[in-house]
Amino acid sequence: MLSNSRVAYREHNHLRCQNAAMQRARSLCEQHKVRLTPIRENVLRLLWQSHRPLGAYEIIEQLSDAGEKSVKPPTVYRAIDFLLEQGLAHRLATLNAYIGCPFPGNPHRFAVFVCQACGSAAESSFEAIDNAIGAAAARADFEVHGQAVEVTGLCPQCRGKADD
Amino acid sequence: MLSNSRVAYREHNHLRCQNAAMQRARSLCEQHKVRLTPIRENVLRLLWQSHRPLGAYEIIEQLSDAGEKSVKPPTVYRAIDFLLEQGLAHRLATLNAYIGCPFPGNPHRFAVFVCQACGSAAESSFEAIDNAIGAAAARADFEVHGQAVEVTGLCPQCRGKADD
DNA sequence: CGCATAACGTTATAACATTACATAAATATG
DNA sequence: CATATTTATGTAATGTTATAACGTTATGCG
Ligand SMILES: [Zn+2]
Ligand SMILES: [Zn+2]
Ligand SMILES: [Zn+2]
Ligand SMILES: [Zn+2]
Repeated sequence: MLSNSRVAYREHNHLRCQNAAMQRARSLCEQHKVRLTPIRENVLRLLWQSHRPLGAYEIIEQLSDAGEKSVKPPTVYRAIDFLLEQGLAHRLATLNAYIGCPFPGNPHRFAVFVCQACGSAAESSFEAIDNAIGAAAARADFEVHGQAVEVTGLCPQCRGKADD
Repeated sequence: MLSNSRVAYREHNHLRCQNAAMQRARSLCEQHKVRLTPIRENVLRLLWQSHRPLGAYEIIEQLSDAGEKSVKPPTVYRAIDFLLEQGLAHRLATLNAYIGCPFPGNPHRFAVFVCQACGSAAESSFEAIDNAIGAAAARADFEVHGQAVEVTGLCPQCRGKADD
């Protein structure tokens, strides 16, 4: 079981998260002989600016603000597609948003836990979830190809604050 | 564990599914003292025309074709919102589509299994999945409010056909 | 270099969903 | 029953997310 929930919801030196993610990305792209171009790298860095999932148009806006010329949707969507293909990012269907994967390189199914209060998301690859889904699928004689498990609720930090 | 996977992927007398669903809906709405207006009823019936999730604009199109005047998005989205609130339908975030709930009235978490080949979706409320999610959440000290579990793959029928 | 492929730029548009405000129907209240 | 209130619907416009189509530039290779 891999999870970044210990760190994602807490105060922490996030620059380390970001730098480590960028380092892993460079390394994996080299390994896979694919190009982590400046655009792709910039998008990934934005996804890692925090543990909050980012919408495509937020990325477009931030990239446009950063550079001189306005960035168009296809540019960003292509970068996102690349990151998704390489397993460097995930798409959260319930939010129409994207998040950097903390465990790229380890092919994994995952569940994501999104805090409704602070917006932070942690990823967990907990085998028991996959196994339970597999068991339910087996009963239905269904062959699983992919899964999306997205949980909303309150993270420990936010739960402490407003405990109504 | 409730599931409609036995029937959803197979040839069956679907009219019975539809009629039963409409009957349950009428009964539940009466019970909850809310109004199953003609628009709402028509939308629900369309969702139950098969076990394939339907997009909002497919509903709009079908309703427009059926009546004389064209139906506008808010009309359908309002009906959908009503059905979601009453637990008569579910939204599938990965598909931007909606499906009639086979087990309304029983408050339940659920997973949905969508066949990539034929598009049919079955719903399963398998406690083991919820328990596993609960366990993962507990480890992260996360308080679960809602969950979306959407699985893609091949149903028994379609698996038999193209077994590559 | 000359070619092939991959990446990017640009315009337009598709697909999904909501806001805002006017009207009508249903229900409650005296 | 009249009328006030609430609930539901009609309508136009717009917001949000994502992709299609096509041309250009950059990169890698023989
Ligand atoms: Zn961090
Ligand atoms: Zn939080
Ligand atoms: Zn059926
Ligand atoms: Zn199928």
